Amino acid sequence: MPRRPATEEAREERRTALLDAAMRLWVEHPERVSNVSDVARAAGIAKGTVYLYFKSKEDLLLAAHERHVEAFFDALLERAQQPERMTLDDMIALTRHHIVEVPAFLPLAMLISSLLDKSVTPEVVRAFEQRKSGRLNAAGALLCRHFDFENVTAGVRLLMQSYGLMLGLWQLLGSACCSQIYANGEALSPDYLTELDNALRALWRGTLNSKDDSHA
Amino acid sequence: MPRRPATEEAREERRTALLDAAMRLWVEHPERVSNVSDVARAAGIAKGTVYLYFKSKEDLLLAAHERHVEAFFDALLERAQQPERMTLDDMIALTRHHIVEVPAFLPLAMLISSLLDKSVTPEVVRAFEQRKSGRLNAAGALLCRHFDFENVTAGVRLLMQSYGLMLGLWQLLGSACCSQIYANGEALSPDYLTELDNALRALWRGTLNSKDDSHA
Amino acid sequence: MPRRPATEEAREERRTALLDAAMRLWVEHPERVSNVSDVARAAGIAKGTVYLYFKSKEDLLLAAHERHVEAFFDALLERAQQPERMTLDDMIALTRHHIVEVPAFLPLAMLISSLLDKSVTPEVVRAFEQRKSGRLNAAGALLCRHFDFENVTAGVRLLMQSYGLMLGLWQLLGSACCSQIYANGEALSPDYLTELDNALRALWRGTLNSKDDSHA
Amino acid sequence: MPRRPATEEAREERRTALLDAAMRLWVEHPERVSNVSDVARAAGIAKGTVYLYFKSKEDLLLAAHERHVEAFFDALLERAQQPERMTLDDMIALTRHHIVEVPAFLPLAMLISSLLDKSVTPEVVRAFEQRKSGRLNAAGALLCRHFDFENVTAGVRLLMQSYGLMLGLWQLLGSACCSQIYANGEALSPDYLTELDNALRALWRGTLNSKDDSHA
DNA sequence: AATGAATGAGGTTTCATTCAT
DNA sequence: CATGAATGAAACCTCATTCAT
Repeated sequence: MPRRPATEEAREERRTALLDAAMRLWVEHPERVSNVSDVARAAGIAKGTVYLYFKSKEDLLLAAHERHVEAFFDALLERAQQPERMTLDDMIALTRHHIVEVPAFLPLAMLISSLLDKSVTPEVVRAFEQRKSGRLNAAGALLCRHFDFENVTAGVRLLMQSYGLMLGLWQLLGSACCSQIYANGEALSPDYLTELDNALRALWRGTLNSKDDSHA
Repeated sequence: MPRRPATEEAREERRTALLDAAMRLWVEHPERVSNVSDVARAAGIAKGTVYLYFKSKEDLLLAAHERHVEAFFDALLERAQQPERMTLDDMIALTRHHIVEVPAFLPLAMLISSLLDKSVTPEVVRAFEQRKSGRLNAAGALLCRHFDFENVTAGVRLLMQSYGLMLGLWQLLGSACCSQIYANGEALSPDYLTELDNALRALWRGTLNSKDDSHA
Repeated sequence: MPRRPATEEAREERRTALLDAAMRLWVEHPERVSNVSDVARAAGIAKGTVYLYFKSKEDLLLAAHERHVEAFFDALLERAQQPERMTLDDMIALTRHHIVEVPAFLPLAMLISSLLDKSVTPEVVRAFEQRKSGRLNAAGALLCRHFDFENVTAGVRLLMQSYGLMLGLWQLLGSACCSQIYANGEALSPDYLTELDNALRALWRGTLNSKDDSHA
Repeated sequence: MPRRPATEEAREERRTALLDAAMRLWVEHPERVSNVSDVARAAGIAKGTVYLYFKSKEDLLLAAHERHVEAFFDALLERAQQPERMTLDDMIALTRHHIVEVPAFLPLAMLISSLLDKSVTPEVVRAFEQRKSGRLNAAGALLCRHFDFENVTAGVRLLMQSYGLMLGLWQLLGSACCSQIYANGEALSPDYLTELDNALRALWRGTLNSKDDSHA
């Protein structure tokens, strides 16, 4: 472990190590949000050093969440830029792989939501929201290549709605089972996955067919 | 202030007063979750007294959330038991009135989700989930009278999915505006409402039409 | 359970029931001093009623301790008033039966000692000490009939010293084993008893022989 | 006040300062056990800092007690290692100096006894007891050089019994006067000292002479 | 006399953050 | 840059005691 990340690259490496450590601990102890001390130790650095890389604990958690979101959008953009037409199944698979099956994604997203209301300065929130909305719009626009949307906003909308569905259903179906899931070391609850599949299909069907309806 | 709520009714009144106070403080200070001491003061009773009515702070918040949920389901059941056929617009109006426009409903629901993973004993969580699922099933079954579902579970599913959509979209569209909204004392963000409307219609359309699709 | 102990006798009965309950709970939960609420419930009365019979929790514990002490002295006086000459073995047996084997006697005595320094008004302490010293002197005087003491204070001294030995050794040998003892439901630790036996014999030998020594 | 006790030595100094403060407060306010907050203030550090040095309040009190015990044994061992033969008077003087006249020794020992039954984990208790018994055995063995014991355990026994006598007699004779004594700022109660002297002499006489008795 | 709901002081402990080294 | 000891606010919860009924 280099003591002085002189370069920007080294700095980024440490940030990454901290986020990795935080998520690792989250998965290991889903019953509580790890404290800064534990995260630092797990990342192999001192507690005070954390504050050289993140303004606050909330800032760290928000960054971890944003990394999750970013990874999903990166995968989505990559896929959407390929020529072969995407299907709903492709979308669901992508979703499952980069959101549902990333252990801390949804519970962390839930916590972030509570966090944003308090403990975080409005500027930080706004910046975060703008980055997220930028990605959303880009991805939504690309989706139009693959699906027959009425207009360009429909892609953005569907993404947004799908994400919302994922998150909201997780509260109903994921949390109670959460502890069991982690305890058993198994994958995610089949019920949540089944229901999510169902819901996403209904939502997309409802959106994609509305065009046809209006034709009729 | 009566020193002894002799009757069970009086006891319930105090519980209610405490929950009211907690929600009032939530709305007044959305930037932080009030501590027990403040809630007690706002309700005009001593801190220790709170613990005669709720096992812990988390228990109180969970009860406040459950009261929200209960109020929605009560209204839904009442409407569903009336003979006149419900429309999707009725559903959306009901939803808007008892969920979206209840100030602390969605942010509290968000917090509860984080809370249930920790700080609350599994038994309490299970009991809460069972009551909620009981209400959900009852309401879902009644909905079949009004909509042409494929089968009885479709009603339950749609409710669940609708609730999920509401909650999840809230994170994307509600939270950032949340503080501004409360600060201005205005009504809810139009964007969240519009989008929710859109999303719910798509979801319901997708579910209700799937039957016809299979016919075709 | 009569609601109004009109007579002094009935009052005494309730006091007794409370002390019984307190000691029962002590034995059942040696790991903590029961709170007033539990004692009251175990005695079948309301919490507030306790304060009609004892000025405070400390007062109750002190009374329980004094009952222990009183029982021992009563037995000692009774035996000492019988004509047949007592032996050291008689004394040790008496001691064992009324002190060592009364489950809460020694730990409570230990607690009382801490209590008297604080939480109890000097008047109460003085009254308690005077009653105790009265019994001690009476018993000590009677012992002279049975043992060849140099003078009358020697009896009092020996009693006092013996009690001290019991209590002090208890701290060294009793407490660590205490939990195991209660946990196993067995009688007292053999080590404590053996050592106490040893110590008491040495003490008495040293006192009774000192007379002979001075003769020599 | 240095912010960082860099060395292990400095750390030990702070521990010592905390124990000193706790004992100082005990002596100044014998009517109550100081809370951690007061101890911290008296030591000139923050409340939270106490928990960097002691796991809990009980842990602190136990450490203070152990320091008392340690000081006595250290003095005893030092004396016992000198060539000149010890007398009973030497023992009594040592005892008086390091136990009886250390203001908080005996009342704290009394409290510890109550504490060990609760509020302290069995492991901590066991570790403490083992250290204490280690010192006791070492000291007891050394005593054989100076006194004509039947066997090596007699030394250990006598120490144990003497300590018990001190502690137990303290409850009878020390505690009632305790507050007055401290209040007056005078030395210890002469009665307790006289009686302890008496008792110790009888005990030792009884043990040391038993050998001769058996000879006769 | 009896009750038990209400009280609220009192205490412990945690932990995000700072800052002297 | 890195450290980690120190901080001290913040929060929770208990329970002996009171007192209106």
